[in-house]
Amino acid sequence: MAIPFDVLAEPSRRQILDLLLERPRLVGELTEHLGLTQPGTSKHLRVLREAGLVRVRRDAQRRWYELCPEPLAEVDAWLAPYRRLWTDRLDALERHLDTMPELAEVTGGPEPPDAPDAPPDAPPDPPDGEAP
Amino acid sequence: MAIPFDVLAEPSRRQILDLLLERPRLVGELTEHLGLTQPGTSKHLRVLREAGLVRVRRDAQRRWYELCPEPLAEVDAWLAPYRRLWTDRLDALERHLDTMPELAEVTGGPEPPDAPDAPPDAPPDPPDGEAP
DNA sequence: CAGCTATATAACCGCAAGGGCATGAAAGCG
DNA sequence: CGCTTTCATGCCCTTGCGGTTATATAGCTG
Repeated sequence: MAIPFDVLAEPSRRQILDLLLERPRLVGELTEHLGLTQPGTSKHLRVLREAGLVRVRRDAQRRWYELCPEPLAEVDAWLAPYRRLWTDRLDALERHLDTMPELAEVTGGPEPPDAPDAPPDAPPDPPDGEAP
Repeated sequence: MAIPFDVLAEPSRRQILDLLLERPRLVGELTEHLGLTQPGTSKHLRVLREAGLVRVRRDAQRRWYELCPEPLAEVDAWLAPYRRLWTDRLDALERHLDTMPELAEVTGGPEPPDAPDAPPDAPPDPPDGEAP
């Protein structure tokens, strides 16, 4: 449990980050929003802290937790090559619809073009994909 | 185990997606690259399939797995508001360094500005953040 | 048909993560 | 000083996941 991917797998932790996106928060405040016990919240905060996703500011007994978004850049970096793919498809669809607006009826999705690169044995084009 | 966040938490599954990013692949091929057993690979592929991240094409006994990047858009959407944050900071840093290049020495990171919004009790500015 | 190849499924196991309770620690307040 | 507030830690328990082995299924090949 160290890289942001694991951290983000937890809905409560994503929610914490979403809450901290607005403003710094106290543990009690977060606990209230999350609907779990205070130790539970503290545990998640510990994970977030160790992942470098949050920062603590002490104020007497209270702890102000604030966001540290930098580690998310790693996720964003991993996502980058994939982002091209679906934006390309959406752009193509948009252009297509823009070209012929009288046929603006979309049934399924645009059929992806065949594999650009040739694997050891070229994948053929069977009639159906999956029919249990 | 349904939304892409959980799926991406697994290194092997990210690796599968990375491999499928180049071209469609057979299960055996993926198994080889992953360094785990064939049933293990099939299990991960099942998860990816149910998450809508991959698609199967049958060719006799073989199965060509190909990428389906669309569900990743959800991750990207969640990430969007955070992306602004770190790009803003980096931009600010760049501008700063660009303004005074003779002081181009970075020690830690740029000190984040104080909380923009005022919580119920305004978080003060204690001398130190955390010193165990 | 038998036999081989390629993949999926089932059954099982170990381990770690999430959640709760009880407690400890730090710091204000009467 | 004790009491209260605010949070962190230490156990305990349960669940689910990732991994492996063994078996079933589908389809080619001889």
